[in-house]
Amino acid sequence: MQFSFRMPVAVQILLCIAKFDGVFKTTSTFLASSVNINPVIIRNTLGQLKAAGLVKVAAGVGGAKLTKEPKDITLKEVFQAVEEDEDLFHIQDNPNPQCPVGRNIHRLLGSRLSLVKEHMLSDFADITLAELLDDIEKSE
Amino acid sequence: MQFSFRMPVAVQILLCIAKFDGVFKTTSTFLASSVNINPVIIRNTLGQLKAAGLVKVAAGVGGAKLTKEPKDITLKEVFQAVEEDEDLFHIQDNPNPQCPVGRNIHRLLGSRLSLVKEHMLSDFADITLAELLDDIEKSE
DNA sequence: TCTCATTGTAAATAATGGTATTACAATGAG
DNA sequence: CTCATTGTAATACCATTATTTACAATGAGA
Repeated sequence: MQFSFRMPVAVQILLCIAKFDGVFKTTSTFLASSVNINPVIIRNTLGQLKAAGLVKVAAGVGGAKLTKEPKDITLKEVFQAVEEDEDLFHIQDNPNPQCPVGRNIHRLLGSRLSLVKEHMLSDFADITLAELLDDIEKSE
Repeated sequence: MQFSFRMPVAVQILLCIAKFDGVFKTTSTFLASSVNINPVIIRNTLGQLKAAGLVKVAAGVGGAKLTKEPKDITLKEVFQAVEEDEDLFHIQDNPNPQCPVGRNIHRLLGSRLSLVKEHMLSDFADITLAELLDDIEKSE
């Protein structure tokens, strides 16, 4: 069980937009060739990032730009842009209400697992695009 | 995107075994009626918990028992018993090696996301079965 | 205004994985 | 030996992800 590759793809898109800003026009086809994935998936993902206010996309002429500085974009925003806001775990819908365990399981696990997810999001909030870009520069 | 209900089901199974120990024989059918799920899923999950050393199952005669005290069983063990040990996110396999972003994306995200997963596991390690059982008692 | 590369989006398809269910041999206490 | 139960394989169904084709809408530049 693992998350889909939407978030990693979104991160790669944003890094490419930042890195090639002013050098290449970052069209969906251009971005697709970095990720090695179908351009339609890039366009859909860009749509989600646009809806989240992280990028501007030039319809018609093509290309995308960040709306903020890389230091102000965190993986938390990216994650929330491309993943649904739902519980980390699926808890069985209809446990037996006559069983003391069954009738309490949602309450028991719900809050504790929500907390785990919040921790995960705050971990993501500590990772910025700028940090990743720096890391790339260093390795060149 | 969310984890399957395997972990919540496993937790419910373990709680029932602990709670009804000595009172009812905790067969797969009995446990299935608490979770309201097919008994085969219970048997498969019990098999995973047994492989992880958390329970003993009496083949033939039926019923399951914990091998440790509830205070010594954490959700981390349960999670690892029923979920595969894999990365939290799926990163695209063949990014473009000619792109500075593409050829670094695995290195960039790999270690950072592993850390996030480790944090998640250590959150799970802080939740014990005993704590959940206490919580049930209080609400009775 | 026309052109044309590009975006936005729908639709069809394939692949994957989780969940549900049936079936039955193996188990082991009584 | 009996019988309820476990262990496990096989199958089917469904939801979601990922892939791909197709095409109307966009909008800068000629």
